[in-house]
Amino acid sequence: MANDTREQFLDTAESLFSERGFYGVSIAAIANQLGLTKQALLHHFGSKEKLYGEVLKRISTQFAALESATTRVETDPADLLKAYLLKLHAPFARGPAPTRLLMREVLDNKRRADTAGTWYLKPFLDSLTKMLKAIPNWQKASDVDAFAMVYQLLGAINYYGISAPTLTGIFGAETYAEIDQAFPVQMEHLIDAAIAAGPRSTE
Amino acid sequence: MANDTREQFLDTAESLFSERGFYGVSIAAIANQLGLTKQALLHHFGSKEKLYGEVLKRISTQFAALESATTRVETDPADLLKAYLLKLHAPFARGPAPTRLLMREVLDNKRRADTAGTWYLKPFLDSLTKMLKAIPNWQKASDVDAFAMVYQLLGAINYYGISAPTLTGIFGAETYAEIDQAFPVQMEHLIDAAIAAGPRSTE
DNA sequence: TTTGATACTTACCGTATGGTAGGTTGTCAA
DNA sequence: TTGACAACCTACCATACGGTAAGTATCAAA
Repeated sequence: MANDTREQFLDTAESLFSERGFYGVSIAAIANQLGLTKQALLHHFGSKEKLYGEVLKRISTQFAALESATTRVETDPADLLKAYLLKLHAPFARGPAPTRLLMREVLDNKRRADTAGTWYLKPFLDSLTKMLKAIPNWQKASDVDAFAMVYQLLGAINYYGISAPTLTGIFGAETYAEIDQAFPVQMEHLIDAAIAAGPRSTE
Repeated sequence: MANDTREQFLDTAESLFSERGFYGVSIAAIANQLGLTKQALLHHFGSKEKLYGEVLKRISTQFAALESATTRVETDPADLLKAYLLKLHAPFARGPAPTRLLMREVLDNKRRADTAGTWYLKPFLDSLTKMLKAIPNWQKASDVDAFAMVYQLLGAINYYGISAPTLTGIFGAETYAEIDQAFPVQMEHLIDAAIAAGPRSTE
């Protein structure tokens, strides 16, 4: 099945790119993992860059779907923001690969000429800011202040999302398991604290 | 001057590695930026891996110095934690390169056999956790809960620390300037909120 | 004035990489 | 039965990479 192979390529590429970065993965390595040659990959995607672009595109599509699904379910503004942020913790229930990949994209943004990893981000960030400002005691906050706060929460989540190997290496598997269990609670706790604190004006 | 060249190599390598990652930079590119050949670099450092290791080592040394300097100045536990975290915002007043590089190290930790980027991190994280637990209303928190909270704050700071190019690309230079001005205030605000909220038990 | 070390250089090598060219095989509609 | 196309393959290529080998220039100590 053609479509099947394509999808498998995207899965494998996403996983490898997220773990080793664009330059750290050869197209031959991706293809070999599926028992194919790199020419099969080039046949489907044309070039390494295009494959990478399609991986990013697929992630951003799933991202958008997650957002609209959450918006449909939650009605209270505070609950919506919390639910959305918490869902990013284990993105799409597909493991940490998307988070890692997007973090790499943020890191490499300066270098990469195309803005493939950026264009999806603006509406996403705007939504988050809007969600925070929809909460009663944040309504008088400026856009910039609300954004800065929301971006910090996003940073907290994403940073943790890529830290599993490092934290396991530092603390060992058992302690990491404890941390991983505690984290969602503490994350919700921090979000609650941020919401409850209300804005602090910059000017 | 020999030492001078070495130091220049480390500066250039730190900058380039932070922007493009280990695989994204050739030793020839580093050397060319100084008007030298890659063999000059190999003469001083032996191999690319060793150069990279020395860059990390230098950063971690500066990191430790920053910690002890802050500990020496601040006495109130809450102030100490705040001061330390805020100093990480513009690390060592040497720009975002160290933050970017360490973020890459966290991302690549799974792959890299040597734990060069990890060994320095444990005492650093232990210090942070200890700082939080020294604050009166956090004294009864478990180590894991305190760590989870502190790690989130660290994540918020580091994530923002690598986001300048991305945010500039999304919002434009003027808006980014506003954000960058607002950020430290909102960061301090979030830290205050987290401290004030006290622990929420996981069990 | 020789020795030896430091700080480089050019020349070269094996390997890996992304990509091209040109097959071969299987499927499926006309 | 044929023709066309998709889905691969082997063969090949130019380039770039990290690293080795073998110089050369400078300079200070003996």
